[in-house]
Amino acid sequence: MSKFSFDVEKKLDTEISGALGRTGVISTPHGEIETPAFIVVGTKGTVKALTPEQLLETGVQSVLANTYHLFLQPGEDVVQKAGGLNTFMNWDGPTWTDSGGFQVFSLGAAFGKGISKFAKEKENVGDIDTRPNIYNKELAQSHGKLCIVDEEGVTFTSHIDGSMHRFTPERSIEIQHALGADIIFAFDECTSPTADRAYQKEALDRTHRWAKRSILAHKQNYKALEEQWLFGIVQGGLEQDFRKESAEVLSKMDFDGYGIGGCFNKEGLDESLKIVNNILPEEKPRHLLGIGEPIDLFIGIENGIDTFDCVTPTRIARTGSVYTSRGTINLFNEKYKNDFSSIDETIPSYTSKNYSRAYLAHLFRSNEILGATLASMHNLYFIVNLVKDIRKSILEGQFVEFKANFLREYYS
RNA sequence: GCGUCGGUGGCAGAGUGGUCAAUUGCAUCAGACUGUAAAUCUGACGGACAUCGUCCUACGCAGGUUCAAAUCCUGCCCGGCGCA
Repeated sequence: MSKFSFDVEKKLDTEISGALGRTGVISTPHGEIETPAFIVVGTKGTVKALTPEQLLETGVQSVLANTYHLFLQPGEDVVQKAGGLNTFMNWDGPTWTDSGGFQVFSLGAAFGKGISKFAKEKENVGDIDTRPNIYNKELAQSHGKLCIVDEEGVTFTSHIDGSMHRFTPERSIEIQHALGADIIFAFDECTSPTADRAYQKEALDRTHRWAKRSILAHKQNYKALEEQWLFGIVQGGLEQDFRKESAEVLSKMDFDGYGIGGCFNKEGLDESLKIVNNILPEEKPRHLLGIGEPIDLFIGIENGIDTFDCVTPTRIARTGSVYTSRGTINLFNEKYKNDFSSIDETIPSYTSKNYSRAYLAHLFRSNEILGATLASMHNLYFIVNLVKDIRKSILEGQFVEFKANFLREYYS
């Protein structure tokens, strides 16, 4: 009897654009995740600035950590000796680990270039600098990259101490087995939105070969096979036909669920997800990697996404921005110095219920770490509960109205 | 009173004849952030017009030397230290 399951509860009405949205429940050895759900990012085995108790207060169900970062610090052996990620970080709920594939992008093509997963206008398409597959260290370093991609895997130069480390699909899976998260990901290459079509294709085919190797590596560990679910990652970048191809290829592989990774055009997000999710098996969960603005959550959910993770709520919190039902506000702005109102009366987060904007503004200005904590608690509450509210609206048949009302207010 | 060192933009502190509206840090005012190189990064920061830019007013105060002064000289004011 498997310790895992995914059950779809209710689907969106077919009249609705996309019509792929659904609610469901993912069961794991560490508990259930009611979907759609927002999974909080805790890269190094900690959601920055928050204790697990504070996390629970926000309503978060599950945490996603990172294989590459935990491999570098403290090392997967330490986490394993501690009894696995859950015990080590004192988090009882379901956990995930990303494979390190995103670091191929963030430490490679994107390194020092201010490139994000979303394509911006005027970016150089096909610039050699944006191609991570530079096959020797000197050239890679001269281009300011910390990783080199080849057919077998990726060689990283540690951003911490410059030491060299080799990641292959097999190694990533091995580390993820040691870390022991409930849901783990195949090792992929997250490509840059600036990469040209030829490179996207080359990387896509390689990622598919790595997907196959990831499955093989997973199946060779009988214990892990029992205790951990392995998700494949759909790539294809900005090319819709590649997205389609990727979904088709990976659907035929024996994954427990799917992540959708890589870069997008903001305007094309709905279309990309629709193409992919129309192909991915309906009975398996779909995770959208690294995306989580409020508008993206609606788009993702109505196009068939079950779970999301994103650093935005916690990252912008640490730099002084908080979500409100009318958009984000920057607490550093002068006007909040004497604003003793709550962050948002309509959002009953711990922070919003107990502290004023002026207090948060003071904490940030005086560089007190409590500011980061309170703002993170608020932002996670906001995003996590937005997804919960969307879930509820689907269950109640009110999705369209809920979306319209929320977005009208949010952008007013 | 004598001697000595020093007074630079909100603060600290560079500069010691032209490349200085003046390095840098902090503060301030904004902006960015989407599988976390991130308690980070970017921009503005004398004034007025304002596209590169142009014109004013500026390095304690007042004079002077010089083609040219935050930088040199004289006097004054203020502060630290030492001696009376």
